Amino acid sequence: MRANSGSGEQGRSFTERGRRAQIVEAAIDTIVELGYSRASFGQIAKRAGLSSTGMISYHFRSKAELMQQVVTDVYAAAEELVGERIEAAGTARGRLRAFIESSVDFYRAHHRKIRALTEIFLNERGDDAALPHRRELEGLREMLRAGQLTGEFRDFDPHVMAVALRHALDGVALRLGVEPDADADRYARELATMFDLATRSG
Amino acid sequence: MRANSGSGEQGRSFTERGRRAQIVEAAIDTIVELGYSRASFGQIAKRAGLSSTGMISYHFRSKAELMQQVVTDVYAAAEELVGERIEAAGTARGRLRAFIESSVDFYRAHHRKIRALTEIFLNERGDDAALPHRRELEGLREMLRAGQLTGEFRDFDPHVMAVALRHALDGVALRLGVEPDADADRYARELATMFDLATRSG
Amino acid sequence: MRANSGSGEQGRSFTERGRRAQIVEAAIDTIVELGYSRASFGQIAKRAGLSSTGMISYHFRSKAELMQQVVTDVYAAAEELVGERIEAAGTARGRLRAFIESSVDFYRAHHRKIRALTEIFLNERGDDAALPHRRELEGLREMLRAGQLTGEFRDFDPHVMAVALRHALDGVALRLGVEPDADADRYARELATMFDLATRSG
Amino acid sequence: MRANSGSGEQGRSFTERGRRAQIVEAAIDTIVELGYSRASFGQIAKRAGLSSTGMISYHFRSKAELMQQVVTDVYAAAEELVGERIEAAGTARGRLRAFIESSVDFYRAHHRKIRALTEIFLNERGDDAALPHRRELEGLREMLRAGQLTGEFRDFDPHVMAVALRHALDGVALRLGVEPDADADRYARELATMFDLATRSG
DNA sequence: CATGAATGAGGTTTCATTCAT
DNA sequence: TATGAATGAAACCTCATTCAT
Repeated sequence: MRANSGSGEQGRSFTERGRRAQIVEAAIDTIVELGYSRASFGQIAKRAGLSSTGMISYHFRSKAELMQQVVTDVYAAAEELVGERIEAAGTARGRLRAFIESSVDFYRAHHRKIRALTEIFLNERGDDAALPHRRELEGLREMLRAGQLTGEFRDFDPHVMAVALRHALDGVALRLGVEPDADADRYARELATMFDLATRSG
Repeated sequence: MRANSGSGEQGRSFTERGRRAQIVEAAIDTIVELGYSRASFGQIAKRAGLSSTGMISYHFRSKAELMQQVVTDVYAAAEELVGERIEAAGTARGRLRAFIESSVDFYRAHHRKIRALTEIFLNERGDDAALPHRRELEGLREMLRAGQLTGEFRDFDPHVMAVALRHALDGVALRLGVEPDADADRYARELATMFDLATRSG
Repeated sequence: MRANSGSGEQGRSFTERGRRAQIVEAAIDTIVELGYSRASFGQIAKRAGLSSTGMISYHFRSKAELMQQVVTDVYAAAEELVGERIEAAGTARGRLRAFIESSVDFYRAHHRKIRALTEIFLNERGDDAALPHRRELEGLREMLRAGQLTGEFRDFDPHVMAVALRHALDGVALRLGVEPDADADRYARELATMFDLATRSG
Repeated sequence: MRANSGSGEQGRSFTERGRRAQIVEAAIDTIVELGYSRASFGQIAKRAGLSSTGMISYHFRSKAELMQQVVTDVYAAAEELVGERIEAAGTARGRLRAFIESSVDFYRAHHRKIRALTEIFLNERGDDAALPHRRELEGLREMLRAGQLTGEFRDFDPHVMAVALRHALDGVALRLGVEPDADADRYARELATMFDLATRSG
């Protein structure tokens, strides 16, 4: 029999959730270390301390489901941190700055997760996997447009700006992974200033 | 006897160079269409109109060498176009704008190549593949620093700005691939304005 | 401690026998639905309402033992019905007709069991599984030979006739499974007439 | 690349056809020896003298295609022999006898093929595989019905008779496989007489 | 130069079976 | 008894690469 009956994490035993989380972590490690195309079950199992790849198939219906779970987990962790800090800000400029700074904060602690995410998005061509990415882009666009309506932001194209910001942040995540002792605060400060200058009106 | 003895393109016969170029083009098509992890020799050969994968192995020492050649070819094409237009500009601000606009111009015609490049960078972990990417980043950083020395640019961190610009442009390339009728000029204009505002002094 | 120590059904607790019967039924369902080669413990457990394949291994020493039990159970059920009606007939011709008609009667109600049986015979090559099949063929042969001794049957080869009858009946069972609204009585009547014509003397 | 491009045998090289035939033969051997459910690529490769299962995948797109080819090959061989002899007969009774005798003749030489066929039909549930089997049954039915129209045959149910004959013959094939020194001619003679008695009018 | 056959490693997945709880 | 986690073998299949022709 198998444990991978449903698709969410509810309705799973304690041990089951633990194992799944452990495998998801190992998958992230593997993707970061070897790249998506070389992230085989064998490599993931090795990093998870499992004695066979059958164990992964036991806990996940397929490789796609495992990758989907990686995406879900990373987004859940990120939104928890970033969402709070955006809502705490009073102005559109403040929200933009909060978004950038909290994102970089998240990357500082979790750049491995972001790196893995990027690879999955690029490699999984189905729209299912890219959906959260697209949703985030839409949220960003809305935030920028709102600032334009209040007059805080100048009249730029919100879509282009959102794309630029989103990928600039991706680049930071990538850098934080590649540069061992990069100063995350510096990245946060500089990016915040930069997009503030690029967006503000007047 | 095999044709894949050296590593550069010199010292190869005319037909040999032709075959290699044809395979490189097919590799780009395949990566864009299926993703790096599914870009097998079989798929590449099919797109190159070859009836045997042995042909690819005959012309390239290994898969890694083929990917390296893709990177080399794409960079050669890009630098030819972009380099010229940067040198034509008189000021640092002008050079920045020229860089952005000519990059987008290049992406408009060649977003498939850029997309393939991105995938290869993410998947080929060896420093060999990432080298041109790093060199380009350095060039960008120098351009920005030069503008700061002349006082045209404000006192930002050149490295962070270079990373942000580089990845914002990657994002544009990706978008031009995903959005069928995206307006490349709009992207160019908006990005140029945006980075002008973010960098200029005063 | 395990429950699958012996091989027969005696010396087992009431619940134990119940569970085994339930699993045997589920195995039959599975074989009929998916075919022998896809009848895995997982599928059988699902149809038995069990949440673990371990349960099957607990009650049966091995998959072979489970299949053996299916064969035993089906034969026990069939002989009970068929045996009675044969003995009730007074002549050899009557016994032959009774055998055919009661067999079809049995198939009408239990063609799933017969179908499962056929698949097991074909796939389990050990002589153990084929033994009851061989015994039945011998019984049939004896019945035919007896009719020849009394002069009711003509001088055919009893073995060939037994084989033909046995497999013709198998074919009926298979048909009753495949044709949703097949008329079992028609099959019984036709076959009885047919073998009567083929066997009777004069 | 791979050789298994089309689905028929035309357009294949000489060597290719040879290898495919060799693998088909090995598949038949394996099915007869181990049963369909244990006829893995590994076992087939071993019997074909191939050093790896990859070879089979190279020549056949999938296991299903290999099994389909077995069915096709066996039917082609059988129809060649049986078809001729049926057409040579002048009466319906003659055609029936010719069908039975030539079938048994074919089984004598090729009972392994027939045995394999039966297993594939039972295990491959898709209608694709069972199609030739159904077509043959229809042909048989037509032959019997034609005899009824000319008055040579009595008024039996052609479908039931066809099923009985078809499976009686299957049984013979199975017997010829199991009984090493079975007398095929005896089977042919007895069956022909038996079905003659069962079908003829008056 | 080009082909297609061959190889063998490695990919994901399914499976029967064992075992701790 | 029953469960579900774990195991490891074996399944089918794809792949890069080599080689004879």
